[in-house]
Amino acid sequence: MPHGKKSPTIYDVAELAGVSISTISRVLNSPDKVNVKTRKRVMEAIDRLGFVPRAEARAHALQSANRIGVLTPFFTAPSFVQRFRGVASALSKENYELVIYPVDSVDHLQGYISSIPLMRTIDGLIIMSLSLGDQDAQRLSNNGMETVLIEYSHPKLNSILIDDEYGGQMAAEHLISKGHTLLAFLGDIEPPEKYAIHPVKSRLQGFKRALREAGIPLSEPYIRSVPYSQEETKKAAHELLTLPTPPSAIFVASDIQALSVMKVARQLNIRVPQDLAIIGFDDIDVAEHVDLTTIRQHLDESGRLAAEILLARINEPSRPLQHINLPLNLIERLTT
Amino acid sequence: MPHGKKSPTIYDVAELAGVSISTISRVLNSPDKVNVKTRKRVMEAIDRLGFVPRAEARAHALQSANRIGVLTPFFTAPSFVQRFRGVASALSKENYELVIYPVDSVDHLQGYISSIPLMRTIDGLIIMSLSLGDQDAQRLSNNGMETVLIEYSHPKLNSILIDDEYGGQMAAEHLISKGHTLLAFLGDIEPPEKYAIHPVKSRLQGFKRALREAGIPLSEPYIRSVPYSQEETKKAAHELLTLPTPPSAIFVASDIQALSVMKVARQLNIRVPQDLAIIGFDDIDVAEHVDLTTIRQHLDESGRLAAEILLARINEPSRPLQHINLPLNLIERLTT
DNA sequence: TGCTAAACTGAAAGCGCTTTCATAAAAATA
DNA sequence: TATTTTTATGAAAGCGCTTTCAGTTTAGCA
Repeated sequence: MPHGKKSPTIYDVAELAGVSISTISRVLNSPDKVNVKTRKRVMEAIDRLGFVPRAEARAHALQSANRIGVLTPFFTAPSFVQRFRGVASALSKENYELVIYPVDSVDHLQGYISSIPLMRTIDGLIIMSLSLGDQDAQRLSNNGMETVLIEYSHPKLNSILIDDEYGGQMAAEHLISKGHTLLAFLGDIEPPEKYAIHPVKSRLQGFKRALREAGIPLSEPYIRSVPYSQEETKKAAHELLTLPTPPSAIFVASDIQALSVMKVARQLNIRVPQDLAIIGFDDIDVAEHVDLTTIRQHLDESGRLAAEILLARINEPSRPLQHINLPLNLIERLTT
Repeated sequence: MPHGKKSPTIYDVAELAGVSISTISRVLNSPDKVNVKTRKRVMEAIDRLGFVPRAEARAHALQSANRIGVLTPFFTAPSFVQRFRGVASALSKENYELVIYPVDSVDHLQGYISSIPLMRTIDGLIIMSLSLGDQDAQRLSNNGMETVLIEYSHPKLNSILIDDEYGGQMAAEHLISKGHTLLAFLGDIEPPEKYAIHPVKSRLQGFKRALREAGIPLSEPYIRSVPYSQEETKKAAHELLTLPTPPSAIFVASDIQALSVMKVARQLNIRVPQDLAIIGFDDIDVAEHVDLTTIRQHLDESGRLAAEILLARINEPSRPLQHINLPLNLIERLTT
């Protein structure tokens, strides 16, 4: 229905219906407070003009935007995407918009953190896998910006964590139970970005500890710290697998890197799992496609939970903070 | 810096600096229009109070939100994610927020389309892989909502397309050049959702035509239409590969499904590419990890381009509409 | 020094909606 | 029928910022 000029405002509707704007606003927001006949007349006017309230105006008056934000690095990495899926699914029931703030530098992060809570452009914030200074956390909390942290925690904010160290232990125990004695580890232990978190380090610790307790050595050459880049991962995997005495099993601290390791093994004609067992971490979607054994960390669930907690707190700010610990599961497939 | 009450407004700053709010607004929006000394004083007041303009108020006054929206189905499917990546990368340079509207039903789509342009909560819209009624397209256009369509087109809106039919042809030609004569096709030809588009059908057409021209038959049992679900895809793949005379090559119309086919082949101990050649479509990230031969459709690029066109039009609405056709490339890896 | 042009600044209107408060009308009660 | 409640509505005050317009300074120049 092409119509020439500007879109109608609440004033136009009021005029057409012969009532005041207050009444229009009421039929929109609390219909039961207006007389049935008037309501009907107003509805007709609304339909006739195709009126839709301008969201910004509403947000301005209401001081709330029905919008929640997600602050995240690498927002297109599979594991992050799956968390998003969880967030989106929780949000789709309610009437919230989802806005994404991709973070790819400390400045970015700082900028967002310092302005977002004051701009009030969103009602709540989910921060994924980003380390947050105490100052910043305080700021969010003080400014009343409801926030939930994933993979990080702070006493003043909600958080959802997993036990990375235990995950590493699970990987070790699984490999040990399969009879392996010469193991290796590959993962991004030290992300160069200052704003990133270090869950991988914990996974390695758990892995090491379990091995130690089982009396199985894990010497330096068998521990490789590699950034997520496919190139570097493949290079490191190659070096590891062409060692004089190559490991018989590898714990790769992220599925995405495990894929690279599998690829290198294929290139080297190393059979998986006969010659080499591989266990990943995350259980991203493709893990199943390629039959990768891995530690599942319920990514979708973490996102959904984060959104739910957020909505709950937004609607009822007096609720207590929540600090949730999500379980991990070993998903055994064909690579071990 | 914990501070008790509400966050400061432009009025507070004005008072502290001893000037009018107009001046505050000016130092924020057109600093050169205000005297250096005043500006300095204002900046100090701003810093002292930690003032940040409320985004909604600004948007309300400005009638523009510096925010662009993306309407998309399956927004966590790898191919969509990669397009997002492109969009985000283009947006990160400018100061635009990215809001996502996941569509999982016709109602959803209709609701968004009819209200978004009037709510004016965003300055521009990217619609991915969704078919748009003429009415709706007109509405967007008439209401002055800048829009770019991906994988669909309408004369009144910008669009970015690929030549799916040619893609199918490329796949056929590649397989033929490898000496295959008994081919098969697997893909989601008829998406059940009314709002979805049917690029896969075109891919099949191109595939068929190329085979016909080469004098190679493709009979019904070798053409399987299957929804994206992993379960169903695997089932269909299994049937195809256990046919009395199984095909020696398959064109799978999406990489994600190709992964499933690869998995089934593995389960059946069918060697790829010796016993079975597989070629996918899309070239999603994992395709490289698993060495899948495929037709690349430049997903990242399509997203980036869409965002760039959008921004260009937003800044200069008089620019002509653009209808872009993105090229396709054969990426030969190890599955053919 | 006197006059005109340029540079600054403030008052006020506007952006479109929500909501409180007071009033008028209708319903309920005496 | 007169009086008290209840219900329905409108007027008007915000929400916090941008921008036009006019007025005031300051600078430029003769």
